[in-house]
Amino acid sequence: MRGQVITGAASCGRLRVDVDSVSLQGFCAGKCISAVTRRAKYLLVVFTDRSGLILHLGMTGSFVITPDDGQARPYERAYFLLADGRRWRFCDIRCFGSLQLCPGDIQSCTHPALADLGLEPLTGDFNGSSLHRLSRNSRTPVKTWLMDQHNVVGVGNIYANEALFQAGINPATPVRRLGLQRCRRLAAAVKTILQAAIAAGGTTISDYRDVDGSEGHFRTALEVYGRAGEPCPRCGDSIERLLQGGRAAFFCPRCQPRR
DNA sequence: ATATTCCCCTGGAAGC
DNA sequence: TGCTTCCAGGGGAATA
Repeated sequence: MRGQVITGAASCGRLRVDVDSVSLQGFCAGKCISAVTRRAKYLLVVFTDRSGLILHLGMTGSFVITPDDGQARPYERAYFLLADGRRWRFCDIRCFGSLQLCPGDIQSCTHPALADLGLEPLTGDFNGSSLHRLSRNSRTPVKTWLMDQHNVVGVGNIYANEALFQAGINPATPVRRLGLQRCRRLAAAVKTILQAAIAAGGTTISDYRDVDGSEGHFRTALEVYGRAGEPCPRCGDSIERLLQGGRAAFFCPRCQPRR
């Protein structure tokens, strides 16, 4: 998309956070894309004037780029027309995705959607000691804390479960009860899991596809997520499932004991 | 401030 | 077969 000029845009207004078509068209038309980058789970489309679009795919969002036939695809919630005749479609079955305009310098991350985000997990800033330092005052269950994007970004339900299993930590443990040793194990596990998942092209459960339409095959490497009642790959005990804040936690009670 | 609960929305799978 | 219930990669607002 780099170098493309946007010639038109529209939105049907159904995304969780959305922009009306008039504003979207007025903001985008004539602008040239200088880069497509990322902060946390947000995709950033950077224009040459340093403004940009802040996009989030939610649970079921996807981008599909095809020649423009003037027709909306199923579940197409917004689209952008490119000067080369292609149509960049923002499709999203569940409408949990978001679309926001950033008139100022998008890379400064001062936009409210980006201002309070936590550490990037694959940088050196995120490590055992920073995890330990940032979590001292919180009684929140460690899995909930890990998934809160104000602390660490990018760790969703699948990878939080897998990292906690790899680190041998029970998801219900109050995060401030983790000592430096366990924080180191957890930070290392988060990095390992994310890197392996990225290398595998992501985790396709049902909807997720790479930008070229291919599935990610990390699902076969999942050790606890979605495996309630199945034997733990390490010790053979039955994997349990519990709800934390409406999200399912999967863990092995023997390999991840409460302490 | 912090911790649960609920809600946004659609579709697929499982239960009856 | 058909209807109902539960569940899902996220995130934020409304309650305790």
